[in-house]
Amino acid sequence: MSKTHFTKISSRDLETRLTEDDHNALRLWLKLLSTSQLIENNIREQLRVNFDITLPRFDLMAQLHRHSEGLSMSSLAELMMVSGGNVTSIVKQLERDKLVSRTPLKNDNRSFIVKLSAKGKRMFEEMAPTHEKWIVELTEGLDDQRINNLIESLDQIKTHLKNGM
Amino acid sequence: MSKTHFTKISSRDLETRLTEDDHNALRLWLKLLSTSQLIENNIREQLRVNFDITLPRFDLMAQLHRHSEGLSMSSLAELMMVSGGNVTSIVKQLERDKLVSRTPLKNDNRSFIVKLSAKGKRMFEEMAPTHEKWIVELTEGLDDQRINNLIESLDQIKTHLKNGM
DNA sequence: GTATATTATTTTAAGCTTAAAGTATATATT
DNA sequence: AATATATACTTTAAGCTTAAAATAATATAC
Repeated sequence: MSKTHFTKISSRDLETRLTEDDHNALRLWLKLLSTSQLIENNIREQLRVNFDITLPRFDLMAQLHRHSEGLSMSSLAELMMVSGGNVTSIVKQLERDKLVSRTPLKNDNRSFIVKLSAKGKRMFEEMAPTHEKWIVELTEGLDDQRINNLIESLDQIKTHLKNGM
Repeated sequence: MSKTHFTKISSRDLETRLTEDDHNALRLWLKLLSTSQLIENNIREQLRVNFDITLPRFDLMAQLHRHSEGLSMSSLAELMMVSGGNVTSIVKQLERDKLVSRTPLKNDNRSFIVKLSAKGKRMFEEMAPTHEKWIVELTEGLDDQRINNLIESLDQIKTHLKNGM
């Protein structure tokens, strides 16, 4: 077997591998996107049918519940990974419905602290257990190790994306 | 050691396990959602900056490219996992820009076949390799086995969601 | 064959979302 | 202190998205 032959084979293998990886990366992305869209649509409908609330409003309330000390508009935007203007409009509606409060910051007159109101907290805590039950049902049939593996892999992607790229 | 003692321990373990699983399911969902949002935002911006096109329009064109025989409005909605009305409005814009064509179906006057125009095909094929490169870069640092494992786990979730739930 | 139900799509109204421009306040520079 | 720069937020215009109602054509039941 000639050196050239080896090189040729090796080169062809490399090419094959490359397209396979490309294909896998695309497949992974499409699967990732479709899975989360499927879940999102599912949860959105459940929230609408059972609690007559939209997903974005629920998500914003969830962030505030997780951070009981309150959050600024910009922190909310960052945590929810949406634009600032988007947060403005959702908070506006929740405020109208007396579910959140907006308190001007002492040291900085540009900033607000948004918090769940008593009513908002009560309402969220009424929805949360049911919401969590829906989420738990999603992963029925996946064993613990697989779930942790999934979380770890997703984390690697996120880390890779945030540094570099 | 009494039987009661065993029962108590076992019960406590079960409880612990249950809340851990719940917690893991929630963690998984939040990670899944944030990862795909991160990628989506990334791709959206790249498409805007490099090709001056929106993500929904690109996605619709991608579906049509993958199905060169053309697709009905309802198939498009199903594949893209969005509402019918949404497809109507995006196709309307792409049609205005002469990127897709809408042909009434012979046997059924309610239905259309949407196809990429020559211009649309040309434009999509100009963008596709770059788009694919972005996607491949996302998974840099994940080995092949991990990627396949990820795809498999996501598939399990999707299957579980589509049957049952 | 007429009435009824189903299917494919569009329209509407409301709400979500973004990028970019605008406003106001705070911080840094000189 | 005056000026410039940065930060926090809001507004705007355009586009995306949904659920529900409307329209129109086809299929089914009788």
